[in-house]
Amino acid sequence: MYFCTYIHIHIIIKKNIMNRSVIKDLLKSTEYESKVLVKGWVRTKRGNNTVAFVALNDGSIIHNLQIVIDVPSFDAELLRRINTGACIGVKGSLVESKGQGQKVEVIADTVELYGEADPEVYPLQKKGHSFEFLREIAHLRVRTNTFGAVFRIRHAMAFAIHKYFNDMGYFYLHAPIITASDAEGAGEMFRVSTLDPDNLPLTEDKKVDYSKDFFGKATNLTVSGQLEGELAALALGGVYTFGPTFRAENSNTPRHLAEFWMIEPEVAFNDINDNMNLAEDFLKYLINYALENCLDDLEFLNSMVDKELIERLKFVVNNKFIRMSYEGAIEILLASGHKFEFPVSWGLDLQAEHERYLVEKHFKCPVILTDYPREIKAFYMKQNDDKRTVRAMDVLFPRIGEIIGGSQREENFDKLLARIRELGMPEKELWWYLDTRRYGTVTHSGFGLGFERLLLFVTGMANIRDVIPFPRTPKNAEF
RNA sequence: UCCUCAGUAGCUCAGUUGGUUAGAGCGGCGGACUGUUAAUCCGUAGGUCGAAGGUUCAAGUCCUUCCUGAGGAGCCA
Repeated sequence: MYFCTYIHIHIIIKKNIMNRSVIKDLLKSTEYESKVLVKGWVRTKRGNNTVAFVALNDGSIIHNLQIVIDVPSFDAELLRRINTGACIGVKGSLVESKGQGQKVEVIADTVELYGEADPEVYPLQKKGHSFEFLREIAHLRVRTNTFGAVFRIRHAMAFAIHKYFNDMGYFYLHAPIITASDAEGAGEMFRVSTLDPDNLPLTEDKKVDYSKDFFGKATNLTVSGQLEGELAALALGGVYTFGPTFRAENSNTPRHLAEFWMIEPEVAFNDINDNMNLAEDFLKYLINYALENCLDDLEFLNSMVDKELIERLKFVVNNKFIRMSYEGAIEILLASGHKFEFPVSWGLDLQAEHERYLVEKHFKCPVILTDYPREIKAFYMKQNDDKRTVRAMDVLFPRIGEIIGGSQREENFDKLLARIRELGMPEKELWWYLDTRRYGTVTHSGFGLGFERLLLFVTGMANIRDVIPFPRTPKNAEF
């Protein structure tokens, strides 16, 4: 009874929200001669004194709807003001198109101009623009085909991430964004403070007195939700975080952002092999979801941005990832005879050129490397019996490099504490983390997936600043 | 942060060993055209050459510093 009422209300509300026909639906419709109302933004207008054609886009799909206007029966001044970028509403008849290039079109009865776009100053032209230029007008670039496609895909991937984990019975955990711990020691952090920078309270030895700050201690924006994810995994079983992450590194590359989104599953009872299985299944699910749900956008990107995109996505979905140890990778690199700029030897971290060689030249396939030397990996990783490696795993993708970094976690209290002391970390500040190993500890594993790096791969875009609506990078926080 | 390259019209770019009044395509504007597909054709306006110094009779062009952007490296997701 209650359920029926809800459905009824929901339908009424949806009707009110959708006080127009959506172009995505109209392009599939065969209800010819029916009257429709469409609203959207003009991409191009062309024609002559008799007939004009408006390509209308409402964001629901990459394709435009052709509006046919019988010029003599419309106000010339109104038509003059309908230019690229203008927002209009059109009432008319949906008909089979007389011209080539589209199945259906709308013969306009009336056209209402909601908002003009002065062609003298509107920055988007009918011609293509460079991505660098569009970055400078990020508030308008969503109106282009490419960025419309990218952000529809971004939405679909975010949705698919929640769907995957929800269907798996995992719980979405909101890790804090403000944190007092610098747990991973992963690079520079953004300070969060309400202290007046021009009048800082000082302690007796002339240092900033953070006890006077909002939280009574120094705080920062999070660089990872992993440690909190571990706490929850050891109660809820399987959890994942999906939220913004902040790194104040002065990184100027097409693969780094100061503010990015990260997905971090953390799963109790999973060892490193379960972890690899999860990572591979997860990535394949997401890519397959894009192929099944975003094909129009992918086809556009395939034709305009990256000719091998769809082929590459299908390849990843259909092939097993190569799994091997760090040691095995070193042996392959040493035996390759390839001349690398940086040295290869056991104990040194792999450089970008080494990872690229393995993925793009040697295996030509995604690769998962495990069991890295403990000295080059984080303190929380499960220590192997050989005393010199840890159960880390990096998933390496073509074009992207490291798309996932993760590990089985050290669940043994004594070993974890020894490692924390060995690295000179502030063990007192990690009391809560160590408590999970004091009480009811168990094998568990997890990893971090950079959302924008996933999007780089799925969209074929080359620069990470072009897969997030408003990128934050050194010297740039515009919009 | 380091290395390399770039910054000239609204956009994308050309501009010779320094030498008259800085060019093109696209876009805009005006016109032509009875169904166009980033329409086509004719015409037209539009520039503090990233900023500040310097060298020179003369600088878009050479030198210095700075700013911005891109690519590579490092850090990592």
